[in-house]
Amino acid sequence: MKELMEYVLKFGNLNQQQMELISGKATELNLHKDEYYLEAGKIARQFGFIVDGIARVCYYNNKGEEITKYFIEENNILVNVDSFENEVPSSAYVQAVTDCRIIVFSKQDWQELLNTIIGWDNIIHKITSKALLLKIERISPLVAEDATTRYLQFMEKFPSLANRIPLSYIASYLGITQSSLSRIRKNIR
Amino acid sequence: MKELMEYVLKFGNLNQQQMELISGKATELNLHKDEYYLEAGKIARQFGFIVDGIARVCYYNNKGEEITKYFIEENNILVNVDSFENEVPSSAYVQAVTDCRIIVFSKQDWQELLNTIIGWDNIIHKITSKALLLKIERISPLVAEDATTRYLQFMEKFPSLANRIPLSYIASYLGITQSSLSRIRKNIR
DNA sequence: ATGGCTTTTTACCAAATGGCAAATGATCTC
DNA sequence: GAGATCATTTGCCATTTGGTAAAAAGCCAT
Repeated sequence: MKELMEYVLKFGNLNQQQMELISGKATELNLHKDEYYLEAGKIARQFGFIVDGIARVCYYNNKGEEITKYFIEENNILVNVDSFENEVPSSAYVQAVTDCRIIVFSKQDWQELLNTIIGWDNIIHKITSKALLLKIERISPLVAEDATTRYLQFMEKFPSLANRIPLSYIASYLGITQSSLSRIRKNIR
Repeated sequence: MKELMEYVLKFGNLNQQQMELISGKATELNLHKDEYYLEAGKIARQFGFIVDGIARVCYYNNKGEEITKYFIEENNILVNVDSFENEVPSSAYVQAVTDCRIIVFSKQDWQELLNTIIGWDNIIHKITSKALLLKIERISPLVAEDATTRYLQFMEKFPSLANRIPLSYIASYLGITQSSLSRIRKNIR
């Protein structure tokens, strides 16, 4: 809980009472490696925050290939903004890459917080905007650079993630085949 | 102005007085093809909406190659959310691909609207979230698919844009060289 | 129409990546 | 520790893409 509060307070101020109100509505959810947090076709019913672990958002393209859109590591929000806010089916899966400890809020509790806490909507706006921007900043370079550069940049930015994520996921995130990634790794050493 | 109002009203309701307040603060900005709307290193001082034309967001990678992050066509907001809201320097250029007619609001006027119009912040939140999500949805497939597929998908989604944008820009958006794109086009016919 | 300019296509070859299958390595259970 | 299972590497060759420069096509002003 401490982690969530520290995170939230970077985006705005809350008094003790407000923080307790938020904590009171939080539920802890534990997912095992490979379990789904959200499945494609379903509507996101929860607003989440990863305290521990790594999740990924993935889907299948029309050739049946599994594509990893992005990874989400601890101390980040875990929510399909579009699905959660507009109650539309998710187009992607959200899956635990490692065991995950997640703090979740139900839609109803979330709405109550929005109605009760002055300024909460503003904080959440900043948080979700920031999260979406982060995703864009992470994906963009993947289009422009060649595979080796993409891998090196990934390793540079997320050294702590690399050894916790199967290579096949990293490859599908970088947009290359697993064997290509393996070859690239060999050539780097 | 009509275009902007129609766009805004899709995200929330406004009464006549509120709409007039907004219109009153709008300024029309015309950019010629190739002119910059925002330059890297500068802070975004305006919230914009493209009424006519196509813009692109681009930057230079460390090899000096020009990369097109995305295109923004008419009836979309044109704003570097991070730079505008947090007053930090933009990392990218925003350039007119064709002649553009843009409705802009100064930061100060924007703030006044936020302070005056109840619910405006909520509408803007929805609009910016939607715009960021759209960018992600557009970029993501570019990582996963091969060049031919990327081009075909681009043509399928934006048939009306393709013939208004130089091939070199499309290539730098798709993450391939111009000659590759030209070859791909030949092979498709 | 003409010459100058930019954009797009082509041709050539080198380098990178994909597809497939087998081999190796790692991990887990019994 | 043997076997089963899963993850990663490797080898082979086909295909795609990049890099470069020249040719062709398109566009514009005179």
